[in-house]
Amino acid sequence: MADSRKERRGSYAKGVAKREEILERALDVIAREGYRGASIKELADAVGLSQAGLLHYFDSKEELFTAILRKRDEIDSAGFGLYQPDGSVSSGDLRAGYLGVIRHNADVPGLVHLFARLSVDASDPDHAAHEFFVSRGQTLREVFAAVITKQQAAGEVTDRIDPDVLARVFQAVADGLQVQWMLEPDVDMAGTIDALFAALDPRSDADRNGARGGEAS
Amino acid sequence: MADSRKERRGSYAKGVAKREEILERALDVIAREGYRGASIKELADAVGLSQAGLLHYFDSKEELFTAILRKRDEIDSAGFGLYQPDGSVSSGDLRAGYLGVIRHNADVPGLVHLFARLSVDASDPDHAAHEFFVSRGQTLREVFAAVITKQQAAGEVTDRIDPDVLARVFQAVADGLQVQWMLEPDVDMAGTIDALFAALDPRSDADRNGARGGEAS
DNA sequence: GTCTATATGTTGATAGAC
DNA sequence: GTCTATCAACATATAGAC
Repeated sequence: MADSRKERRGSYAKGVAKREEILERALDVIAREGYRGASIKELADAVGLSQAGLLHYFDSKEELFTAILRKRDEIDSAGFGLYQPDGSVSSGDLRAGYLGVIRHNADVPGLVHLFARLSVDASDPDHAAHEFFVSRGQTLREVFAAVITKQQAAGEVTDRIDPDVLARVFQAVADGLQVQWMLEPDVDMAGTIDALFAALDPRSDADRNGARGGEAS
Repeated sequence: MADSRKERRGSYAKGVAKREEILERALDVIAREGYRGASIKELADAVGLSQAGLLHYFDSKEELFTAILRKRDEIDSAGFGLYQPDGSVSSGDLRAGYLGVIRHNADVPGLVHLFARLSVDASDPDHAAHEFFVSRGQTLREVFAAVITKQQAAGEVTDRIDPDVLARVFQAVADGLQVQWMLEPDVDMAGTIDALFAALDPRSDADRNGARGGEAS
């Protein structure tokens, strides 16, 4: 959470503001133009800075790309109402919000690619993004598990599985579907997840409706 | 499936044999000692060849690592009875076999890492492993969907979801759990998947038993 | 068939001018 | 604060000796 800032005094505020501006611009560029290789130079060109100019704001390449993903989460959280540690997400909003994020992902292939790539690299405990991914996953699952627990009590989700485990499953499905989607863009990520939600809903035993997702290939 | 062979005559068989030997050795080394960066040189050292010597058997780095994963699948298929295109997998064997593979993965972290990394890189249609991953996924899902269809008819799996979609879900869960596991080795991949199997089993409504998986953090 | 040597390229990061 | 110039480190791939 705590950003690593180098400047101590003077143009402190300006530096932070510019940093944020860079992140937003980078986010936009990566989302639209995609992400391949992700060298600092490539990104620097895209945001209109030299490579050294860009590295003035970030200590290293890893830190830079981690900051970009952090920023992405920040924006998505605000837009879809997820990830809050206080668990202030209502049951109905979770499913809708989660599906909203997934659906949105299909519009930002470059970010999906960056996320997937970095999450693999970050398995190294020394990687700058390691902590980010670990704690991001924990928070995400906590929010999910809390809502699932409530939904199970209300009979909206099968209680045949532990909430923590199911939360982990949903995280895994989302991540795994992204890989499938990157390989075959016809894959319907949101539809597939929605179908899983439906399959785990004990109601709708008689009337079956949303049981179908996409079936590319 | 068709290997790209360079040599036409002469020591043809010998070359292929050596190639296989290299792959097996590489598989073993990566599985045990892990995989970081995965340069050709690193692998060459591990298998007791110079970098150039290793590249004598493979056209490029991408092709080499693709061949390694192909070999891994080959061995796993034989050992656990999966991936056969003819769908000769019995219902009971699928769940057991799949869990067997997942459980085995926890013993070969380097291979899991290589697989995850390459599957992301292979999203580029020009990547040498692109075709491999696409067709691997298709075959895997076909086998799964066929078995699920039978199980649904037998009332062993909920019919509240389309078999093709559920097959995709299982693939996604497995891939996604691998990422979680690489980040946090305490994650119980097999246990989580088994819990999902159980949650989707309409039987065991009264007696609930295997509904719990691992809950690391 | 395997090696050494090398061509060629790219990367992340730093030094220093402005 | 941003640039140009430069660095060392490493990668893949190839040429050619043995």
